[in-house]
Amino acid sequence: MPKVSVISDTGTRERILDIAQRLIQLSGYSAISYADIARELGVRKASIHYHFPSKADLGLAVIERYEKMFEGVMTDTSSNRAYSGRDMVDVYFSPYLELANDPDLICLCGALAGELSALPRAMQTLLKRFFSFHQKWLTQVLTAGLQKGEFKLPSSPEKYARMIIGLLQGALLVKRATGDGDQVHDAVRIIRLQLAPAGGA
Amino acid sequence: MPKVSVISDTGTRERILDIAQRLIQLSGYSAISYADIARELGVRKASIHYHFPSKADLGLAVIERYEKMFEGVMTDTSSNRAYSGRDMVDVYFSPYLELANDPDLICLCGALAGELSALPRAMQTLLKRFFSFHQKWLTQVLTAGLQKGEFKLPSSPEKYARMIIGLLQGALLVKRATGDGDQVHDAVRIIRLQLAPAGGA
DNA sequence: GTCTATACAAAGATAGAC
DNA sequence: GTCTATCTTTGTATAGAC
Repeated sequence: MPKVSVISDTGTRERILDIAQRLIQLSGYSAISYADIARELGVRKASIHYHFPSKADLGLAVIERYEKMFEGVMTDTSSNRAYSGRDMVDVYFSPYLELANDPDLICLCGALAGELSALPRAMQTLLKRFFSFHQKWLTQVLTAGLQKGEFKLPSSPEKYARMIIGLLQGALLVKRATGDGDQVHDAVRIIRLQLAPAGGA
Repeated sequence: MPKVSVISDTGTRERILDIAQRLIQLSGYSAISYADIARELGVRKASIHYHFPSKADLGLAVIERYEKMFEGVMTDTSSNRAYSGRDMVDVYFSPYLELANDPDLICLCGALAGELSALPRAMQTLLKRFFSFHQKWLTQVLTAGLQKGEFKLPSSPEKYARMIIGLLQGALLVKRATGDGDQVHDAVRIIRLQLAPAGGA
C-alpha cells in the first residue's frame, strides 16, 4: 500500500539541490563545499556523495533543474493564446522581481556566469544554453508583439531581447552589492516604458 | 646614481596584482590560489605571501588599485570643462567596451559581486564603494547634461545612472557566457540613443 | 541511504636559509 | 626578496559497516 503523507518530505536529493542552489546564488560554485551542504542538511558529507558522486555532478544537476523550471514556465506562457505580448514579458520579469526581494540572492546563472572559466565544461555548456534559450524566447515574444503593433523597440528584437537579459542579470548583481532594493524594479519599469511609450505605438 | 631602464620592469608586487586581477576577472576570487599566481609569475608560493601575507590582503589590494584607476579617470573627466555630457558618458563607456573586446574578461567588480558573500568583509565594503562612486558620478554627469538640455531621460538621473551600471555589468557577464561579442556595444548604442533620441531634446 | 573512517591532494600560511 | 621545507586545515572522494 502506498504511503500517504501530508508532509511533503521532498526527498534528500531534492533538498540537497535546494541547499546547493541557494548557496551558489549566495557565494558561487567555487566557494561552496560538500561540508557546507552537509552541515545545513544535517547529514554527513559522504551522504551527499551518495546522491552526487562528484561536485561536477551536483553543479550540473542544480543548473539542469533551474533551467527546466524557467523553460517550463516560458514555454507554457508563450503558447498561451490568452496572453498579450505585454503579459508575456511580465511573466518573464516575475522571477527576477522575486529574486530582487531577497537582498542576498542573485540569479543562479548570473552567479555562475561570474566564475565561468572555473566551472566544469558541462556546466559551461548548460549555462550558455540557459542564456541562449532566454534570448530566443524573448526575441520571439518581442517579434510577435511588434507585428501586432503592441511594442515599439529602439533596436531589433534580437538585440533588445539580449539587452533585457543583460539588464536583469546586471541589476540583480548590483542591487546585492549596493543593497539597493529598488534597482531591479526600476529596471523593469524602464523596459516597460520603452516597450510601450506614453506617445503610443 | 639612479638607474634608467627602457624596460619598465614594473616590480613583482605590481605583476602579482596584474596576474591576480586577470585571474579573478576570468574565474572569480574563490577559484584562484597562490599556486595559480606563482605558476604564472614563475616564482614560489612563499614569494607571493611575502608581498601579500594573506589572500584577503591580496584581494583587497586588487580591488583598491582597480578602483583608483577608474576613479582617477572619472574625476579627471568630470572636472574637464572642455567635455560635453555626451563626451563624459562616452569616456565612462570606454573601459567596458575594451573589456568587451576580450571574449573571456568581465569587470573585476562584476566578477566579485557574483560571489559577494564568499568575500572577506573588507572586500565587500570596497565593492560597495565602487558601485556607489560610479552611481554618484554618473548621476552628476546626467543631471548636468539634463539641465543643459543635452539629455533626455526616461527616469530620474539617479535611477538612470543605476540602470546604466547594471546594464554594462550584465552585458559583460552575458556576452562572456554566450560568446556574443556585440552585446556590450549594442547596449551602449541603446543607452546613447535613449539619452539623445532622434527626435531631438 | 546514511554512517565512520580514511585517503589524497590542494589551499593558505609560516620559519628560516640564502 | 626569493627559496626550501613544513605545518594545518579544508576539500573532494572512496571503502565498507550498519
